[in-house]
Amino acid sequence: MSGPIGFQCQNHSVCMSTMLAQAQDHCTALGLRLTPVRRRTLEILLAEHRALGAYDVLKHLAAEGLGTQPPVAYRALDFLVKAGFAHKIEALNAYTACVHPGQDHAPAFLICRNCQSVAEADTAPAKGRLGDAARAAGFVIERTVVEATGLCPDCVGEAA
Amino acid sequence: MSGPIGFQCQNHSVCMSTMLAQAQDHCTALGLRLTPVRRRTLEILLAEHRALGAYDVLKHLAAEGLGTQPPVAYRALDFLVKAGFAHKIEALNAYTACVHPGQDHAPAFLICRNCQSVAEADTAPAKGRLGDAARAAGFVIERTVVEATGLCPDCVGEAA
DNA sequence: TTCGTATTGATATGTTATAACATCCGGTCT
DNA sequence: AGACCGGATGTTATAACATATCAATACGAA
Ligand SMILES: [Zn+2]
Ligand SMILES: [Zn+2]
Ligand SMILES: [Zn+2]
Ligand SMILES: [Zn+2]
Repeated sequence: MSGPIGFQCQNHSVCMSTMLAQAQDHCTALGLRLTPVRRRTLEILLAEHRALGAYDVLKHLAAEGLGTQPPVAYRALDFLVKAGFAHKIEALNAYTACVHPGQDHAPAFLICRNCQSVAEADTAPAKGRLGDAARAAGFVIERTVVEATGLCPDCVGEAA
Repeated sequence: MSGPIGFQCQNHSVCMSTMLAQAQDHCTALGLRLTPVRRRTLEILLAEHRALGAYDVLKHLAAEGLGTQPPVAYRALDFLVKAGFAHKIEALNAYTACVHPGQDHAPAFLICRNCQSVAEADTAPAKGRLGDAARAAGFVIERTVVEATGLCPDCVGEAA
């Protein structure tokens, strides 16, 4: 599979449990601790192919008695991002589950402005013209943010 | 010139006044109003090849008696962004002057994490692999955010 | 001049994110 | 067991970023 993952997800419960299992395995392998709050936070993100704000996540956690204060959500999200199980969508100040957890990669996102769905594509931005420009300038790229906003297949259809 | 603009700026006062003049011309041509607050805000951004937060801008404006409340800065910044004279850097929640004002383009940014300098490169992200992925998925791109974080030429040298 | 619209002034509020410090809990060493 | 240490949580407070709303004013067009 090489296209963006997300829009074409059909059986989402499989999708979710696969990702969760991969995260669990990765934690076990590296000695990281997927604590209840962290695990639940990941589940909350995985439940939708959308980006959720930290305070949205916090509402879910609070409803389940897992914490009521902002640091609870931010700590869990930071852990997931550092561990490679989630990404921050800068254009939305929101977070979304990664679709190939644990692997070190340079994600790119397709964000629907109508239904808020988010798909993760795997590109190598530093290898294209941006990389050329950076090399020409002597700039060393460490991280890239690539986010495209527009209309997803469903919403393009609707508009017509 | 095709590389990223910003790191190689030598005579900055020329750089500044050129940009300002272009903005002024563009406003005149389109009937837009480059009011004192807007003009000063652009000058503040142009003064550095960095991104400034809205509240940083506001501090400058306040010191000059041009307004003390957040909406003053946000209105001016929104005007400059819409007019194509400035860009928002999503990864920093901050704003930077555009280096080719008025032209409709898809900018990409190189952001130094050490000295906070920002360079604007001109790429066509929707034409690369991201565009391919989007087309394959039926996603219609309307806007792209491309931001690379790393070390600028000066700071790479320093580190060594 | 009158009208309509863009801009500014002013107040309040909403949203996102982190600092700081106390406490708990699980493993290790003695 | 007891002391210790580091990571994880609990808790309070605040910093940083952004917008809603409505009144007042300036400005160009008719
Ligand atoms: Zn990912
Ligand atoms: Zn959609
Ligand atoms: Zn630009
Ligand atoms: Zn630098």
